[in-house]
Amino acid sequence: MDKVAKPARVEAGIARPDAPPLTERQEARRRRILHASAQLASRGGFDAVQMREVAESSQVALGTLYRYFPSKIHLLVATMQDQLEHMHGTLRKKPPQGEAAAERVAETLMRAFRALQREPHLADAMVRALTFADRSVSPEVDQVSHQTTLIILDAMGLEDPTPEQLSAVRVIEHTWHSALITWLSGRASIAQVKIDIETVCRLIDLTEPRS
Amino acid sequence: MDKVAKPARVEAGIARPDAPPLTERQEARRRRILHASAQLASRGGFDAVQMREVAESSQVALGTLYRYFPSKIHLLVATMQDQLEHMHGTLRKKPPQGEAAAERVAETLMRAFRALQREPHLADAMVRALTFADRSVSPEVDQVSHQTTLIILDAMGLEDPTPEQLSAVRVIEHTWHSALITWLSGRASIAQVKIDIETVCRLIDLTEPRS
DNA sequence: ATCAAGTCTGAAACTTGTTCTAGATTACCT
DNA sequence: AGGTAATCTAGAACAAGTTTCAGACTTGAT
Repeated sequence: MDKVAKPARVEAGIARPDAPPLTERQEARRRRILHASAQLASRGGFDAVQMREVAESSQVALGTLYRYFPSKIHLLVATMQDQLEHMHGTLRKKPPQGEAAAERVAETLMRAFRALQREPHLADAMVRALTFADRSVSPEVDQVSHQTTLIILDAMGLEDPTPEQLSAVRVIEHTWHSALITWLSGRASIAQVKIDIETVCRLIDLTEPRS
Repeated sequence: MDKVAKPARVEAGIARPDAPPLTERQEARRRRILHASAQLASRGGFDAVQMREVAESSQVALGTLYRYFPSKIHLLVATMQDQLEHMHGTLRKKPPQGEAAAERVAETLMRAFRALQREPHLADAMVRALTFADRSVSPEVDQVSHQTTLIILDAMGLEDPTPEQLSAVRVIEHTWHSALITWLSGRASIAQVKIDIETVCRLIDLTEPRS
């Protein structure tokens, strides 16, 4: 009789390997919360993600919401982790075509950028949370950063990068985040972001002396 | 009798060339507010800059504070403008020594970085405000960005940069801001920031084919 | 089946950014 | 000097993030 014998603990996603395991219902709650968060964010961006509303939309008491995500920032960063995993999966399916590594990275980031453009409010909420996060959110932000690194390394097609290459990747990430912010706050055009990404990707060439 | 004949209008600093001119007392209020803001920020960072406290410290009613700076973010961005002007002046006095432009820019930014390290809480408040700013603060944020550009161009020693060089400068600024954030939130060491800055500055070499 | 520990709920309270209001004060014009 | 519009003040009120708490429900173990 395998009905509900033991309340079937479910492993959380790759992103939270350490946390105490959650029951099915808890996992379901967590999903509902993240879904509500993304939904509200898609509508009106950072400001539209109001904790009371998230709680209501996901059928959870406010106190419970705070037990799962200790602050609005934590919630939005977790939402970003969620979306990033999804995007990494999508990107993997159609690897970029360029010849040079720099081209492929730029192409990948522009593809990600276009995906964000489709939900600019959601992008706003996630990126603002990410850069506003203080030390208490560092582990989660690091996860996001790590995931981004993986995406870029994937695009470069590298097995084990040199320290120099990792530095270049770090700088690319810096540029990526900051360029997103300038776009989201209306201080840079899409074309400008494209130029910035292409410019920074030239750093990759410097790490491959081509000889 | 030149006591208070006409309430002597004073031109606002370089940073606000358009705004309606302020009287002496208004200029003094503005100064007191910015001073209080910087002071509180130096103590406890972003969170310690509480609007009621700023108002009290600067002997101004809350409503007046909001008339001068329409939000906490506006206030902190203005504080940053203020500090940046100061820093630009300081940096100008001792121009960097490096041979190559890339070296000089890296040296300048590291000098600025060391200045920020002396008041990490203040840096935290200003940088967090800068990246959290939404569209309503765009003009002010652009001012800050422009001022930063000037500092970098100064270090490069350029009169009229090429579009390529401007792109490199943009990317350097992106990296600068983002690297600051990772440092402020404890996710990167000072050494790491140094590496990132030096890495991105190599982009400058790409714009000077040295021939 | 039952108990102890942990979790969830609903509601109120607290904090800090922001807005609003009525009455004083100040600045500018003639 | 006098009048009027703009500005400033004190304080209340509002909004949204966060905390707290008593009581109901689940979970895991016996």
